[in-house]
Amino acid sequence: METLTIGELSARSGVAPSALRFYEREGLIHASRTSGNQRRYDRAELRRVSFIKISQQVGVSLDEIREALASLPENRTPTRADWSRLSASWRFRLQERIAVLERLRDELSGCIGCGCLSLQRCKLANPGDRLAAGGTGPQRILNPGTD
Amino acid sequence: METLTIGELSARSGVAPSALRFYEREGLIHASRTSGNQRRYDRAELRRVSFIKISQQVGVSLDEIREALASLPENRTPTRADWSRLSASWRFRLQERIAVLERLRDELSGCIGCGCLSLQRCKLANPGDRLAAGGTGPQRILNPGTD
DNA sequence: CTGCTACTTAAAGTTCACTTCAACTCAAGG
DNA sequence: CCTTGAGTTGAAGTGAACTTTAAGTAGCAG
Repeated sequence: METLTIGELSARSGVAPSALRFYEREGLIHASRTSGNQRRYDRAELRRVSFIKISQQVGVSLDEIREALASLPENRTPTRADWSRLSASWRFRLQERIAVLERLRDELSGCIGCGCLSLQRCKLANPGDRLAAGGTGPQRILNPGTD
Repeated sequence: METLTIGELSARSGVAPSALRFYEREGLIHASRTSGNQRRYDRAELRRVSFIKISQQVGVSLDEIREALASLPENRTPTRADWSRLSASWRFRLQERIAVLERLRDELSGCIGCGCLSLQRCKLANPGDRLAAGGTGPQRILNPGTD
C-alpha cells in the first residue's frame, strides 16, 4: 500500500472526502490518478492535510494556507525542517489571537464589575472599530489576519 | 433628543445601518416608529448593540446572543446588574477559548521542534476531531459553543 | 459475470452575518 | 415649494468553507 484512496486519506485524516476534493480544486493538495480516473494520494499528502487542519485551528484562512503550502519545495518531499518552518510561521498569529482574547477577558471582567457596557465609557465596545471597518461579507471571528 | 435615528445609532455604535435593520429583523434589537414609518431608538438600545458587539468578539453567534438578550426583563429597562449578569455568562466561554488556543500554542511549539505534524503521532492534528464532527456548513473558528 | 462498495463529475445548496440594490418616501433647510 | 440627505422595503448578492445531489464509472470479491 504505497498510496491511499480518497476514502483511506479521509479515514486517516478525519477530513471528509468532499473536503479533500474541495482542497484539490483549491490547489491545497494533490493526487495522481489511476487508469480509471480515481485519485491516489502519496503518503506525504497526509502531512499536508494535517497542516491544513492545524492551520485552521490557528485561525488561518484557506487562502493563506495555500500560500504557505506554495512555499514548500516542489522538487522533493518536504522534510521535517520544512514543516517546522511553516508551523513556526503561525506561532506569532496564534500568540496575537490569544493576546486579543486575554485583553477582552480582562476588560470584560472589569465591565462585569461596573455593568456599564457603555459605548462612551467602556473600552470593550470599541476596540479600534475593527468589525465596523471590515468591509463586505461576514467578518471572520476577531478578524484573524488583519490583527 | 430623547431617541436616536438609525443614522445616529449607527454613528454612536459603529454598526452599519444595514446591520441594525438586520438585527431588528432577527429580533435582537427593537425600535419604535415615527408617523412617517422611520425608526426611532430608545437610548437603552445603545447598550443592547454594545452587548452584541462584545458578544461577537467573545465568539458567540447571533442566535445565542438573541437567547441571552431574551433573558433580560421585558417590563423595565435593564439595569447594570442585568448587563453584568449577561457579561458574566460569557466569561467562561472566553476562558475556554483562550485555553484551547493556549494548548494549541504549546503543542505547536513542541511540534515546531520535532517537525512531525504526523496524524498518527501528533496530538495537534486530532484534538477530538471537532472540526470533522461539526456537520454541515462552514465551521465557526474553533467551534465556539461546542467547546 | 454479478453484485457491491467506493469512486467520479458538475452544479447547486448551506450557514452565518451581513451588504447591496432599486425604487421609493420622509424631514428639514432655504 | 423645492431640493437634498436620510430613511424605507423586499429581494438578491457576498464570501468562506464546505456538503449534497444526481447520474454515472471503477475495482474487487465471490
